[in-house]
Amino acid sequence: MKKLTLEEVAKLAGVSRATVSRVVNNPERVSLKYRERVLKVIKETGYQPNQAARILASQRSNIIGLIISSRADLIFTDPYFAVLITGISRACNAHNYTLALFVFHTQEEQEQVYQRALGTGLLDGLIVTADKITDPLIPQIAAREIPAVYVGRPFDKTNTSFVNVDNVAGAYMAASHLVRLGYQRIATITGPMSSTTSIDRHEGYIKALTERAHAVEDDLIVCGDFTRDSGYTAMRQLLPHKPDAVFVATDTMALGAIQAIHEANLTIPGDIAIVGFDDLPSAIIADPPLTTIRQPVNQNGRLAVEMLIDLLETGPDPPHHTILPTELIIRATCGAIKFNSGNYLS
Amino acid sequence: MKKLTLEEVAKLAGVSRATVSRVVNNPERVSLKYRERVLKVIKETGYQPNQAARILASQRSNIIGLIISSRADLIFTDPYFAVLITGISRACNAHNYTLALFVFHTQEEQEQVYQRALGTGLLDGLIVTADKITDPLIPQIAAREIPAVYVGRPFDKTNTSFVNVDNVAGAYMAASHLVRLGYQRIATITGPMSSTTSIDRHEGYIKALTERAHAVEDDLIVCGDFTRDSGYTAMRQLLPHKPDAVFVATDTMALGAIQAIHEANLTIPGDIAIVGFDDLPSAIIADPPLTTIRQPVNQNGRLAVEMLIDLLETGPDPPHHTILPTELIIRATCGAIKFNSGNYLS
DNA sequence: TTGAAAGCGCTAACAC
DNA sequence: GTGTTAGCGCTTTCAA
Repeated sequence: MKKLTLEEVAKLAGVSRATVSRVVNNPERVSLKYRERVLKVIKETGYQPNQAARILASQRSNIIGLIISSRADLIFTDPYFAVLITGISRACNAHNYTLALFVFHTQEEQEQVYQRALGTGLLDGLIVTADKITDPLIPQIAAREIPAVYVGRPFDKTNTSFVNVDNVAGAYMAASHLVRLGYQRIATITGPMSSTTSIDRHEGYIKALTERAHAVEDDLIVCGDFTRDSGYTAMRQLLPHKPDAVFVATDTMALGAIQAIHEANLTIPGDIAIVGFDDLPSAIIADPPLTTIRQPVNQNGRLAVEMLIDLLETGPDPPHHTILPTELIIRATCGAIKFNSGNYLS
Repeated sequence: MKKLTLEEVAKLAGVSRATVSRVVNNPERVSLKYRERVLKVIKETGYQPNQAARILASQRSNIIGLIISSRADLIFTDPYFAVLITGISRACNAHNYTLALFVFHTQEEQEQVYQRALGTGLLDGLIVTADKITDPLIPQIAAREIPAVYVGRPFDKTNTSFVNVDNVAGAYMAASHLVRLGYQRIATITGPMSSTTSIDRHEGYIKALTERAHAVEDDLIVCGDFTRDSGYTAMRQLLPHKPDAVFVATDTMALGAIQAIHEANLTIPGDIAIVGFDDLPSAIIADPPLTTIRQPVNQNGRLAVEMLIDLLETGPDPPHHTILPTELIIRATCGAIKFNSGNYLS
């Protein structure tokens, strides 16, 4: 099947190139007679417009790039990203956009991947997961004036559009929940402190404790790196300090923490209560099912796409921000059940 | 920062457009003197070639599409895809290709997504995960003569290039292992029988049993749909028939099966032994750690990319095929350990 | 080595 | 409503 051009279709249909173009793009602007004639030729010949030519002429591609700026092993291991990508992908489909995926797996790849993603003339815009405080990507994107939406709060909010969840409030909710349940030694496992997400969740934890006149003990705060393994390691570090409850900054790390607790022959929540953050699918099948802070990851992905499309249509100013709320999901790891009679929840 | 064109860079450097183009694409073909002069201008102005124009003129985009033709909820839930995408992504980076992701989440989206993926002039080629026996995608891709590599054996192998693992041999290995360990009532939980992968793994199971003069009982064969939940349900269906071992066609389903066994207050492998298939990261953290058949998913992804690039360079004939071997990974769920003294493994 | 010029296939402003 | 025409910005022969 030979590849036809607009020109040839036009010739076959006995009309001009422009008419064929209109039939393809704005059928309603062509008389029924010509429209049908052209459509017939298109159907018969299997004509397909060349997308590169289209992009070049129209200066619009309907392609958006997703740059995931994190350790690549995490990306496809932590279900968080899976859920996020699902949301983004769905929204792209809904708005007839194609999604290009930019991930780097080693430091050497980084620059090269960035160059492809930041190149001119192909992508309409970018969605970027960059909550690192020193990410070199943000200034580059700004300098090239590429329409972009960030997922997660960038460290420097200036002139950037982003979607985020209220991490401070979510963490505050988690820690407050533990405080109200009567726990005394409430620890936390944080993410890396180079991430604004980690910073915000840590802040919420501190806020809840101090507000309730709980002492903040340095020994009860341990850093992880968002991996399950780091949750495991962090929990083992915590155990000698006898916490009776832990707020773990992500569900994925919480799963590792749970394993460490089990291995120490302690019970959950009897000996140590746990509250996670994210409410990923794995939270519900954890053993015991994980009490956690639900954040609307999927919806965040969708909103990022819609915000970007809006930016594309209305220009970059003013920058858009959306902060979604979180929700406490009580399951079995926090021990709320044992306080069930007349507790503060009712 | 205004967007420059080749033309303007040429003017600034006092050379022709062609020379600038050469500096960008084949620097070695330009005299040192001009090359440096042009590079200086490029650096100073931040010139970036327009990718759409480049694609149009060169008829090559260095973009490949990945079409995932499966239930979308699965795609980002089953770690199998995560691992596969990782392999593909890495290989794309290594060869300087950009990856476009095509996934549909509802049936209505399917046709539209396909049209974007199969459109002309943008993608150099496709990688397709299509092991469904009736997938309409394969004939469409063939008709349009789009270079493509399939991951997983297509039902009709004619003229298609693909990478696959030896599913029959892997399943045979799994079931034989259980037979040799002395289990008598060896069940299987298969994937949907519309998938060649499921068909092949089922075949390997049957082959192992019949070769060893084990009866194949219909009641001991239950279909799942690759989800964890379906593994759970299938196992519950199996329990009344008192299997003493189960070969589960995927690790993800095996996790569900394990949960069902636990809930029935049976032990693994004491009451029921399990062998999975895939060796995903979750296999090792399962409780107990899962004996399984390792398939090189990551490598499969890489090979698919490399095969496609090869196809792009050398043309579609003859079709390429790669069948990778699998490997039995013995952990705790098969009970091999209790036979440890002088068993067949030694 | 370098430059001139002819496309690549389409969109969109404009004129009819 | 339709056709004409001028680009979109680059690659790539072909001569020089």
